[in-house]
Amino acid sequence: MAPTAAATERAVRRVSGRQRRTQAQRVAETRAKLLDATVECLAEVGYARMTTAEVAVRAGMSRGAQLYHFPSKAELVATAVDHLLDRMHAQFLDAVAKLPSDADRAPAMVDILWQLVNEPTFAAWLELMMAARTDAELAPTFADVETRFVSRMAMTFFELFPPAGGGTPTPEHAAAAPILFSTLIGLVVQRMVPGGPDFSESVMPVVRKITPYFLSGTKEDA
Amino acid sequence: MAPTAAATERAVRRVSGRQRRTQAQRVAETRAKLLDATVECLAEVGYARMTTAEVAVRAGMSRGAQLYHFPSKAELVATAVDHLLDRMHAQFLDAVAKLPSDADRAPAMVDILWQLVNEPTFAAWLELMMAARTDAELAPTFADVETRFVSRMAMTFFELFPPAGGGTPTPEHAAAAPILFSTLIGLVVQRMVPGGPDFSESVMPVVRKITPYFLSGTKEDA
DNA sequence: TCATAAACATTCCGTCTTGACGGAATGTTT
DNA sequence: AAACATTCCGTCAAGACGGAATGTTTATGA
Repeated sequence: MAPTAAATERAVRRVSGRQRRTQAQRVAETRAKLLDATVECLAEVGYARMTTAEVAVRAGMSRGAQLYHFPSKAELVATAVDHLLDRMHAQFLDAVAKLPSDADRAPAMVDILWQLVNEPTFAAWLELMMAARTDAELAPTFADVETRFVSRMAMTFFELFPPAGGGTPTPEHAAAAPILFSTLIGLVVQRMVPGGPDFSESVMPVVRKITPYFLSGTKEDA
Repeated sequence: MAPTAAATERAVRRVSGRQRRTQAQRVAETRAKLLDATVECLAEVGYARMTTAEVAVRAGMSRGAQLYHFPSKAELVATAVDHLLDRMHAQFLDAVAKLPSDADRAPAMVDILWQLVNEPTFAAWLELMMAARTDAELAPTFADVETRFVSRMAMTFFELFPPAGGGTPTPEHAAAAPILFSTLIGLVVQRMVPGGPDFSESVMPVVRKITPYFLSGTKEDA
């Protein structure tokens, strides 16, 4: 009876038009589903309450499949960090590609970054960051990925907003990107808790206004 | 034998010069020890790994005493939020009291805040913030305390750096404190993970330099 | 087509955490 | 000093989580 059931199953599959997937495809899909579910879980319930079982359920997979690809929670989370980098960088590049090339691109860049840090993906990023802070095993992985991410961002910034004079950037210009980043991150961190204070309405216009003076390379004060 | 032992105990106490503590004192000391241990635990091992047992050990108390004062982990954590506010505000006021009254106080204020967010206390604060983000029970408590904290800070700022003209602060001046806060918080968040990138060396001088123009109330750009 | 390995599923156990309980010790009031 | 209230302590059970062992299905190559 068992082999008959299996044959039936196969026939049903064939009739339903489901394609035969290659091994690499199966693996890639499964891992992607698990990693997406991990990110979703981190963003929604936070790192503390994130359980591997919950991730498996959200991914629509069995716990066994999960444990096959990621033998431990540590490996799952470590891989999720890389996955997060890819997602955030892709979002960033997509948005940058639509930047207006002529006029003041600086305020537009501010809005791009502001939107980026307001995505749930960034909440998951913060969850992992706080986890890595006290997790000796996760810290090196996270630090490495973070370093790669910011260097990519810095490169994009340098191409889009080169220093004015030529080869000698002012300290203000060099610090522009990190300052902008820090401000937006700090702003979104402060309004992270629902019901808490929110300064973005009053702060963001000012940030949009003063950022061009940093990025244009001219000294706006002395 | 039991009463004898008790009497001996009392005698030892008297000889050892230990003062008789009133009930209120006992309670206050015990609760303070537990809350301090909670903050210490949050800062060191993070919220995810913080256990009530660990807190009790660090406080030098038994689990029973802990559960007497804080029947659940939720209550312990909720009370710790209040405790954190008191500690941070006290640290802030202490530092502000030593501010130079004559010269440029703005850079000094920047350093005070920078030192404040680099304390372990602030790490505990961030841990609770991330926890409150996804904890429906903790969120209102945290949001309330956070609102109180920032309003106190804003008041202090307004007294120390009143708007120039008189009663009409510019948008830049109104946003100065939140922007400064956000930047420092974002900066410290980014370098939270050991081994990660650290922009503070290049960013902080610039922040120190430009902050006075915000706080002085003069418009530094057209 | 069949053998083999990769991919996936099911079940179970050891460990850890929470918080509930009874009882002991201490402080306070009469 | 005696009765009462408060504070503190050790033990225990229930539940959740991670991950190991084992069984089943799917793909690939000869």
